[in-house]
Amino acid sequence: MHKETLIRFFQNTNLISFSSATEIAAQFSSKIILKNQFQLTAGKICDEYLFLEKGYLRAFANNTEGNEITTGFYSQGQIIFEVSSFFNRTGSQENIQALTDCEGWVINYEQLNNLFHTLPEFREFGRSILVKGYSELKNRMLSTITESAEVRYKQLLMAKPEIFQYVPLKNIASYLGITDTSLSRIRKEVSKRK
Amino acid sequence: MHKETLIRFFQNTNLISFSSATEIAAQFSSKIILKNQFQLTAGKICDEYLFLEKGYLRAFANNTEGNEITTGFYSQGQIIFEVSSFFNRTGSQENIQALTDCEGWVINYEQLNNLFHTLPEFREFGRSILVKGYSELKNRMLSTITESAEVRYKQLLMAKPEIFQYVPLKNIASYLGITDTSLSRIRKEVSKRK
DNA sequence: ATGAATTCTTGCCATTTGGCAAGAAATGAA
DNA sequence: TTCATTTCTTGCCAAATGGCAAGAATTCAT
Repeated sequence: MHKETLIRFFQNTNLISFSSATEIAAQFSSKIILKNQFQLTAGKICDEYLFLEKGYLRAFANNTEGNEITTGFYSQGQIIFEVSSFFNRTGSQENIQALTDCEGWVINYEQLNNLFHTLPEFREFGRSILVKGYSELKNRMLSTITESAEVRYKQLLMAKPEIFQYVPLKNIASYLGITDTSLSRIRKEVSKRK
Repeated sequence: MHKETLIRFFQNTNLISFSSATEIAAQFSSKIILKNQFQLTAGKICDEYLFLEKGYLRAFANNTEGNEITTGFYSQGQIIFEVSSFFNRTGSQENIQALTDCEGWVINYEQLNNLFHTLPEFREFGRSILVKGYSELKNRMLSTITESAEVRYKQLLMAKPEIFQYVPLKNIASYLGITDTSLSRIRKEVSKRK
């Protein structure tokens, strides 16, 4: 495996020059996550800042009743890590598990900080990742308190149709904040009408 | 007005030494926001990174029907700015308005970046602010898709009792993702039972 | 102090979502 | 292929939340 995709990813942000992108990518190691394997386990400190080149991941937390609440779906081209755990060096609230076989590139906390320290361009990149994650979460929050479950379902279907292939509907239901029973009914309604 | 509170705030993060805190605080300017005044207007670029020393603020967006959806409440001791607008230099999605007369300290985008550039300690601080905001939003998201409106209401009442003095219930309702009618009924239920 | 505007509550009823359980369908392991 | 497990759907009914409108209570400007 070679790092061209990773290098191109950094360049495409328009924050990082080609030479810096190469230098940064040199610090990353190849990472394979087989289907159903955990990339991160709740309670552990997240120490991998992952660029996903191929595959799909799901993040989930366990609520008090022991049910899994899906908090995110991730696909190729994304940076994936548990923000709070990674930067605060505290136990993760959630798990991240592979929905399919995955390939990507990782760097650890120390390496990341070293790069941040030496390369201002990469600091900008790091910030942009945080800002992007924050904005997306904020949009999701607004949608959740504003829109009906049916609307949120349709939006998810538009935005990330691929995940429906890899994940049972109950995971999508918990991500949407409803039960699998309700999701089943919503799907019936939606398909009936179109 | 003097900057002691601001300097102490930086020091208390345990990320910044006293001399750096003084140096950083020197870049901030005093800011007064009178009750009902806007600290930020939707569509404008947020160019003030605000430390609030006194008072209360509310952030809200307008949905498609033109209703105000409250997205946040802020009080003294917090850093307040619209993350995406500030860092991406794009128009803000939301408004930030004073619920009471406010006093604080502000710095603009350029000054902030200069400080980030020259003071690694302050970069750490900046990152910690983003990470904290992200974590809190994530917790709120989880609570929203997981808990009933009544539970969320009680949690808000515990966490930020003061805001109830300054804000009409319909704003709290939209923050919780319910109508003012429902909130009124929930309050009735809760008060009846205790 | 007064009148206007806003906020809050309540009744009536509709819609959305949930809980539980049973059976059908799909998936996975051997 | 076969059996066990998991997932998905559906019926029945309950609970949560919404929509609308009217009136009461409160707040605000003058």
